[in-house]
Amino acid sequence: MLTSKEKIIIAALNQFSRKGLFATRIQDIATEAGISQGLLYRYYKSKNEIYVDLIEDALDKMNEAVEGIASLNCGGREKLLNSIEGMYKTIEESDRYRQTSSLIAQAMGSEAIPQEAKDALKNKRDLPYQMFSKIIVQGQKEGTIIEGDSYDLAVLFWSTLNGLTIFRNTRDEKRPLPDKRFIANIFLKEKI
Amino acid sequence: MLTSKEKIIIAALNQFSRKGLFATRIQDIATEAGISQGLLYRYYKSKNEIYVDLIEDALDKMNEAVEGIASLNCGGREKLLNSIEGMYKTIEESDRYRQTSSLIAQAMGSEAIPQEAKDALKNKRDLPYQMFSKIIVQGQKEGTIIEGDSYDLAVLFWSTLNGLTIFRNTRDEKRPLPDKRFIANIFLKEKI
DNA sequence: TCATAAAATGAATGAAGATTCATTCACTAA
DNA sequence: TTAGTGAATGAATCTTCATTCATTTTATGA
Repeated sequence: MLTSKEKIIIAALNQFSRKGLFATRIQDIATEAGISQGLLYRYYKSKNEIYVDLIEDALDKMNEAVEGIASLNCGGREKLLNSIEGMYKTIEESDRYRQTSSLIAQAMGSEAIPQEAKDALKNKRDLPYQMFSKIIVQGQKEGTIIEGDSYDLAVLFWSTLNGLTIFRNTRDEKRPLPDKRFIANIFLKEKI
Repeated sequence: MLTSKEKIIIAALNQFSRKGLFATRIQDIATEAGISQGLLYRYYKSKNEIYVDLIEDALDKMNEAVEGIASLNCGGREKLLNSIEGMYKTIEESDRYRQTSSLIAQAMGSEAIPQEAKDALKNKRDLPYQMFSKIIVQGQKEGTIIEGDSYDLAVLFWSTLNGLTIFRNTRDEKRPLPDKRFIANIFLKEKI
């Protein structure tokens, strides 16, 4: 049995991910959570506070996932392939990631979100680029990944995955994503 | 000298692109346009109506741009290279495109926008995929573009550009985008 | 110049929705 | 059984807008 606070978090993540901070009503969250409006205020000072909590959490989850991949004890090439594999599975199968990534995408595109949410974004959004940049440098040293500015390549890598995530998130018909090898071959010296 | 209606459109596009439909106040638009709140209602029935107009317009503009490229009288390879070239210039230099693409991205990510805006999105968002799919088929026939499902490749192409657009739009420091050749080489048989 | 219409203003209205709080409910332990 | 405590409710309050409209200003043309 979920606690009231857990119910609130689950419902709020779903509502915010679908409608954003400003179109989501406290009543929407309460109704989905199956509790009264008033109870929500025992656990959170305001709607904004729930939102900021969720944003911070979403960014942390995303960064943990990326760090998990990068800290594998293997070659840069394998880390890259593993990242693509893992991200594809996540994008295609995880409803939680759909919510998380929609939440972050919406937040990044709005200047009206609370300052705390902006701060969290500013502090945490760049970690994936840094991690993938390191992986690419490793692969370049090992001769398995193409030459080029590693941060540029990381930007291309993560932006491509984000672009595909958004494509996937915004369609009802769940067409499979393009073959992963297309993405791998952007970066690998020896194509697969 | 701009007409009042033009001032409203310019101000609304800017406000909506930065804050979205629900966090933008009529007063914000009026103030930026340098007119009174009341005047706005001489030209539009409601805030939603302005928004829907802008969304339809943004989608049309984007589709016209894509069609312009695809109807060039040249090979598929050249069309593809030309598209990348054109999109890069647009992404990096056009403030109008920043607004337009932010507006569309926000709209795509929200279930709370007006039904008319949803309809416009549903009807118009797929044209780029179709156009690029055709270009890819042409290039495949000509032997200049790699094999593979053309729609899949179009999804990858347009998603990648969208991902880079969002990256660019959400940073203040305007780092140049990754070398265009990385993107071209995803699709070209003979690499550049 | 003056009459008329169009453009523009901004205060008033009303609705929606966030937050508060007095009250009730459910459980625990003495 | 009952006093005490935290959980939960939902009606009432208070604020923030979108929208309206009576009034004023500006432009037009006879």
